[in-house]
Order: sequence, then structure tokens, then C-alpha cells
Amino acid sequence: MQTALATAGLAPLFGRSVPAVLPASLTSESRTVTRRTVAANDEIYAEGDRAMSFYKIAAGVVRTYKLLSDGRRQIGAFYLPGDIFGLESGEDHRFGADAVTETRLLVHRREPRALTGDDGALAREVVAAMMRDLERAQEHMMLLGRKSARERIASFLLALSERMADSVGTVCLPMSRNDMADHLGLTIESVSRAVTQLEREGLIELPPNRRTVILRNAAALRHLAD
Amino acid sequence: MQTALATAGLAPLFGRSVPAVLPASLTSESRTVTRRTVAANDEIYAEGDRAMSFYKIAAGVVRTYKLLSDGRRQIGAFYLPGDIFGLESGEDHRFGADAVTETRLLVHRREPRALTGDDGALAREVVAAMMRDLERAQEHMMLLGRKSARERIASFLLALSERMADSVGTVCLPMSRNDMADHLGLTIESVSRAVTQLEREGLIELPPNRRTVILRNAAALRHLAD
DNA sequence: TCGGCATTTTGATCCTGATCAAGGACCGGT
DNA sequence: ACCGGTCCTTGATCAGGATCAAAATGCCGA
Repeated sequence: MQTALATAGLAPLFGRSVPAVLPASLTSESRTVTRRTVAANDEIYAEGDRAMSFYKIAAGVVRTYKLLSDGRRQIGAFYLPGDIFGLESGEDHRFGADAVTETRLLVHRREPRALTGDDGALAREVVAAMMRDLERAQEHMMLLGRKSARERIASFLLALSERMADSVGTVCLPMSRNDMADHLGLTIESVSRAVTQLEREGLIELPPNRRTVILRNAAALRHLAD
Repeated sequence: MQTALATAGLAPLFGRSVPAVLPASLTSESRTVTRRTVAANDEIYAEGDRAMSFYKIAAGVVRTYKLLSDGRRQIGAFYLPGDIFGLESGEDHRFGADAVTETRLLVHRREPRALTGDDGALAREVVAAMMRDLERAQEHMMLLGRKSARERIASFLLALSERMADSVGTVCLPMSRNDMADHLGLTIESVSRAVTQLEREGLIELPPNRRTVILRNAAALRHLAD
């Protein structure tokens, strides 16, 4: 007997692989979905807030983060259009979330029936989103625990370029050096220096605006990132 | 309609919280389960191996890790009796796993039906295990990205003491300093120095064998760990 | 076009943790 | 008890990245 569980994204766990592109089935048609627009740098929810909803990005970029009591911040992930974030296993949000750029969100009210019943595609997306978060977090532990500043920047640029898919080899960084630093476990100065160094070495090129990166030698970057 | 999905651990996502203690329902009675004993430091599976099974620990301790091409190692997690590890969303293992101490395992063959059908309790455990891995990985990113050596040791000892529950305030470390270092993003010398420093400050006490830690001032440790 | 502001870069110095190198302590076997 | 090996600690020095400080650049609105 094939139950909803098997059709809801866990089956791939046991044989098939997860499709690279998720179905764009998270529409506003369901009665539990509303829209929300958030200005750049505005908060979507705070760490510790009751988790009433989860979110899918229609446009924009979001960061999730944790704070230490003295203000040190760790950005857990950046989310891009199509990504789902804000899923929690417990009662409340263990990370805060805010908009990196102006962002349009689809807000899914968290209800017991949301994952069952009518929308199997949504359930599949939700489970896939959690598994993807887990894989990214595990990969990121390797970066934070064992990679040098240069290697972290190389890994980050490559990963972002794979997700953002601008014209080949070009990435428009939506986030500030500060956000990159807090994601990569560095200071803003170290990020700047590592980026400059990669540019001097010819692995990347930075147009004067400094928020765009052209990957000039992806092979060398990949070798650095391992 | 309540489907298997709702009863299989995702329902807590949307209201209830995950029980602290998982049901001990992963027995050897099912025909897909076998036993395996692994000697200390022996490999259970390698990074990149096809993921044919997942595992539940009957006794012992396991570490999962990734390697960089030059040998740098990041230990993603330690797993204790009752824990499930080796779950993958893709085709193969993204971390390697080996035994820290001699370990007895229940090996669950990975089959499409394993999560459905008869054993709803197993499905619940599997999903809970994945969510727990995600939470631990996210918490660990904060440690690796933003905490000092002393703070890392304090966080690690507290987390371990909560999971191992020896006589109050006492933790028997099953792993070497080397393993601790590769989990905490430090060198073995830094681990040793941080531990010694915490001891001199009176926050912990180390009997001569050095593999047991008595938490003398849990409040101060917690303050360090944040 | 100019001025003000935020962001990024660059420079100088410091410091935490890494590296290199010995010592000690514990454990198992004989 | 002794020996050999492994694990852990300690010491000295080094270096990568942090911190402190300031200059350059880009952006946006007047």
C-alpha cells in the first residue's frame, strides 16, 4: 500500500533521487495562503517567534540567522526565489529571518491539514525543502569548520552562481559584505581582502560596482573549494 | 482525512512538538532489519558509498564526517545509542561513518516500502531523526562560525551531558581529543588547552584518566555557551 | 553636479588559535 | 613491574584572520 507519506517526498529517501527543480505548485489558490511584501532589511520574523507560518519566496532574497547574546550573528542560509523557508519542527522559529532585498512572499499558514489532504505537491515541496536545508547546513559545517577565508569565498561564489544562474559565469551578489561575513564566519574586512585577492589572482573579476562577480576561472575556484 | 504522512512525524511540524524521547520501536522483528557489530574506529560506510541502508545504534558511539582532498576532516555529528544515522535524500552517503567505540547496530535495508506499510512508528522515528539532524547542524553552524575555542568546548560538554545523562554533572567522553577537534573546528592542542583552562577556572573537573568530565559550574558553562 | 551617507577597501597592529616540538600519563601485553 | 605505543598536555613560535583606523568608492537625493 502506498500511503501519502510515500508520495510526499520521503519515497525518494529510499531509492529515487530528488528532482533538481521543484514543481512550482505553491500557488495562492489555497485558502491558507496570503501574500506579503517586505522592504529590504526588514524583519520577517524574529528568532523565538511563534512559528505561525512558513514562506515561499516569489521574488527577492531572504537571510535566516541566529544571534549570540553579545550580538555576534550567524547567517544560516540565504533563500532565493522559489525557495521555502521558516519550516520548524517545534513550536517556534529557531532562526530569525529578514529580507536582504525587497521581497515578495507567499505566506502559508501553519495548519495540521496543510501537509495532508488536497495538496500533495505542497507536501512534497515542504519535505524537499527540509532535506535541502539539511544538506546545505551539513555542507556549510565543513566550510565553517575547516576551510580558509579564500576557500570559503570560492565555495560561496560557486554555490551562489549555481543557484542564481545569471549569464554564464556572472553572479550578482544580492547581499552586503557584512551578510557574507556573517554567513561565512569571517569579518567584513576578511571577506573584502579575500575577494580582492581572488581578483588579483585572476580567478574572478569585479566590475566597479563590486556587487557583481564574474567567475574567470571556475576550475581553479572549484579546486580551491574542493 | 489523516494520512500516513500526518502520523509519520510531519504533523508535529504544524502544531505539536516533537517528543523528547523517541519510541524504542526499531526492533529486529521486521524482515528488513539485520544486526552488525563494528569495532572501535572501523568504518561503517565511506563518504560517497551507495546508501543501501540506514542505521540505529543499539550500543556504542558513531561519528559521521566529510573529508577535504588534503585530508582535513569535519565531523558532522556524534550519534549515541537510540540515535538513527545514515539517512540520505539522494542515492549515496554524503558523509562517511565509523565507530568511535565498539558499536552494535540495527541495519535497516533501504526499501521504498520501509517507510510505509506496517511500521508507522519507524516512519515517525526516521522523520524525527532527520529533523533532529537539521536542528543540530544549524546549531553547530553558530558554534563553528562565531564561537571561541572556550565557548565551543563549553557548548560541546553541555550538549553531550544533556544527551548522555550520566550521574548528574558527569560526562564520560567516548571520543578522543582528535575527534572533538574535528567536530569543533579546532586542533587537538587547542581542545586540550581550552579544556585545561576551564578546569583551572573551576568550571569543570577532570579525573586523571582525562576522558571523564565533571561539570562543576554548569551555570557558568551555560553562560559561556550562550 | 554636488554633497552626504553607507558600503567597501586598504593599512597597521594585535591576538587567538595553528603549527612545531617535546614531555607526560595511561593502557595493554608480556 | 616493565615496556612500548597511543593519547594527552604543555611550551615556543608562527600566521591567518580580527580589530582598530582611515581613506576610497559608489549611490542617491537635493
